[in-house]
Amino acid sequence: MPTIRDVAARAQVSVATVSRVLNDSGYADSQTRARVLRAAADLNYQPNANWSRLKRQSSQTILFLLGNWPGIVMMHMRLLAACERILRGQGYDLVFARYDYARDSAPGDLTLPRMLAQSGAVDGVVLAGVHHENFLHLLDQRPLPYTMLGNSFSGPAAAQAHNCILYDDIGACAEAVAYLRRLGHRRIAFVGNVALPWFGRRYEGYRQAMQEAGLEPISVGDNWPMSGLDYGQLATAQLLRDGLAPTAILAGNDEIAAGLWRELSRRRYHLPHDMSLIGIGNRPEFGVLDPALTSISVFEDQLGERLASLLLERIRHPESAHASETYPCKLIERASCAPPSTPMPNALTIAARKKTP
Amino acid sequence: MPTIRDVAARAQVSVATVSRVLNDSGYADSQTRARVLRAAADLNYQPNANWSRLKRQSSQTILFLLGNWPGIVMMHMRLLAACERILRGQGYDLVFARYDYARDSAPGDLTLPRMLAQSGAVDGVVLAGVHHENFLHLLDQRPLPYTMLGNSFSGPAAAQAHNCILYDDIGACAEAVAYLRRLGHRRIAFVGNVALPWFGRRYEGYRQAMQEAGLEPISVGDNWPMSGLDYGQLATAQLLRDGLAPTAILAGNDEIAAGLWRELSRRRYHLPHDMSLIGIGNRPEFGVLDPALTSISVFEDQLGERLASLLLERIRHPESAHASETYPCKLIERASCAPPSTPMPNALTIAARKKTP
DNA sequence: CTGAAAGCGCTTACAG
DNA sequence: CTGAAAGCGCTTACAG
Repeated sequence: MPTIRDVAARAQVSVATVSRVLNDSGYADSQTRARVLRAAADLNYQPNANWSRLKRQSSQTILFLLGNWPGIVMMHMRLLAACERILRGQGYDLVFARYDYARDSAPGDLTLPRMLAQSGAVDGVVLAGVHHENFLHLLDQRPLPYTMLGNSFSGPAAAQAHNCILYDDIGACAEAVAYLRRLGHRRIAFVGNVALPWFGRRYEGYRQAMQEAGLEPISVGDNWPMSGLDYGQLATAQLLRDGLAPTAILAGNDEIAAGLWRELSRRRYHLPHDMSLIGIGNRPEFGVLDPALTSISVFEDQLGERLASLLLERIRHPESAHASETYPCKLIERASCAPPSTPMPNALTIAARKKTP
Repeated sequence: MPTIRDVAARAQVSVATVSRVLNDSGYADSQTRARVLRAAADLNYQPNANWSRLKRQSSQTILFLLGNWPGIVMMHMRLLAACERILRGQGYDLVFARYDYARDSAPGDLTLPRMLAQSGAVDGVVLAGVHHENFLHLLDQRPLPYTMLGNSFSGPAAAQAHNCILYDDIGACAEAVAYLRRLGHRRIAFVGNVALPWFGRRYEGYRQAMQEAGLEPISVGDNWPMSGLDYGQLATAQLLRDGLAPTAILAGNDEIAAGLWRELSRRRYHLPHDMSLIGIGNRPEFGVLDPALTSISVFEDQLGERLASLLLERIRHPESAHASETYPCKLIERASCAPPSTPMPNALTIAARKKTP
């Protein structure tokens, strides 16, 4: 790549003059100016990005760090895309990296991602996926601002007091329970592995709402070694076999809801009359479910945008501490919920349906 | 952030000595060495990333450029994740950026993404999404290696001779047609907007296979203003209303297949006997479809890995021109295809089913 | 074994 | 109006 020296040589001026012309700073004779511009164009000269990073002491780059997440989920992709949109508009680039680390390592034993092991590589970090206290501790020791999607942080709630963007899935689950109760349901189950932090939060919202209503929580499926569709399928079997007899199910996410939906359909349950079903996530890819799935939208696009814009605020005003912010979710009513049938369909009545062609 | 000067001052040595100790190059007295190490640790010193980028003339950064794609699809996320995995292993970082540009702008009128407008910001580019010739022309003028997922390139095939990774969706569509023919189908429809480059390629594979078999191509849905589920739904209506009477449908992607599946189910078609259905993409989120969707896997993870590794080869050996590489797809047989019923169910027989509860 | 100095590409006071 | 020089943070021959 040509450097400013090449341009200076070709235009037969000093590098200082080239710099002045190209940056429109200071005086320049119009002929000199023309020579410089032509030389720069001829050589297809582009200023070196790394110089300005070194000079400005700012890389104009943000790191999106997806922590401890083996697969890929749409939620993260949408957060990433939303961050990128905001940051690009503000002249920042976005680096995507994954980072897996043990939750129980001492902070000193953690091997930081390459971009964080150096200084000056990034101006700030957005934390998505699952993160643990040991890593946050390490981050806190550096003059590097970060923001975090708080819902899947595994540590104590106190660590979420600052820098976090949260969505109110706890409140949304309570709302879902209230909605199902208004429809007349009393036997409402929750399906999700509560050992995982985000399902744990959701279960908590559900449990509290049930308790306040004087209803008995029903839940299955801690620490099963699968997820998504298969998880939903196994949960269906368990809920029906164990005689728990729910008339409505709140699934920990849409994928589990889809698994429940598939298995219930196979067993000839007619939704929503034989069973009401609510998902969480409002994922468009599950629009294929019929009747359409009632689900809780968490508005990831806005969360991603806010993660980015809050980070930029912190970068620009490092002194001001930013309290965490919690955003509401919304129950999107579709067609998968209805009042419970009377009498409640049981295994026998359902089995009878299988006889008819 | 502390610099090497701060460390040198604290250890009471020159910056050269600090550099030698920290990089383990050259001799150093063990006491001096200890003083330097302690000073660096005390100050939590990290070398400045931008200096080494400037010095090495390499940013160790790759740009993943998602072109002209308004939404977010899993395919791109998987490609991105696969690239990141390979690149991280090789000491490179990955920047994610989107880039929308008009296909008919002159190359000179294009505003390049920030990272490409500067020199030295990235060492190479992976092109995903949709790209056009004008932009490639601009890229070709620079000493910046790139690789491209060729299937959604909108320009002439000749421009795909180098630097491209392709998946053989043309061959896969021909294979799908052959498979359906073996099952006994003759009226096989294709559903997808062939005006889009990737659907155009897939249609071409389908059309050729049909022609060679002496069968008449059946297709609907050019340039409808929607996509995915809704597209599949409208296509179903059109295929059935217009008396095209297919017994099998090859969908341009899994989402369209899901839309067809949903609408056919609503109309009381029993899959696979009333209609066989094949998708493209083999997306796990459509695992909820029952009977399970037969689909063509394009192995995005391998494509993403190869996009990254080929790019690294090009960076390391800039002189050698790399021919494009095409990778096979695979038809994953599940339960959505069967021999056509005899007699073929028509609108009347299907309508009769709706009468029975 | 250690320090002074040059240099990566560029900008910006400072002379002339 | 233009050039020589210092400096961003660091490494690496080159002296001593």
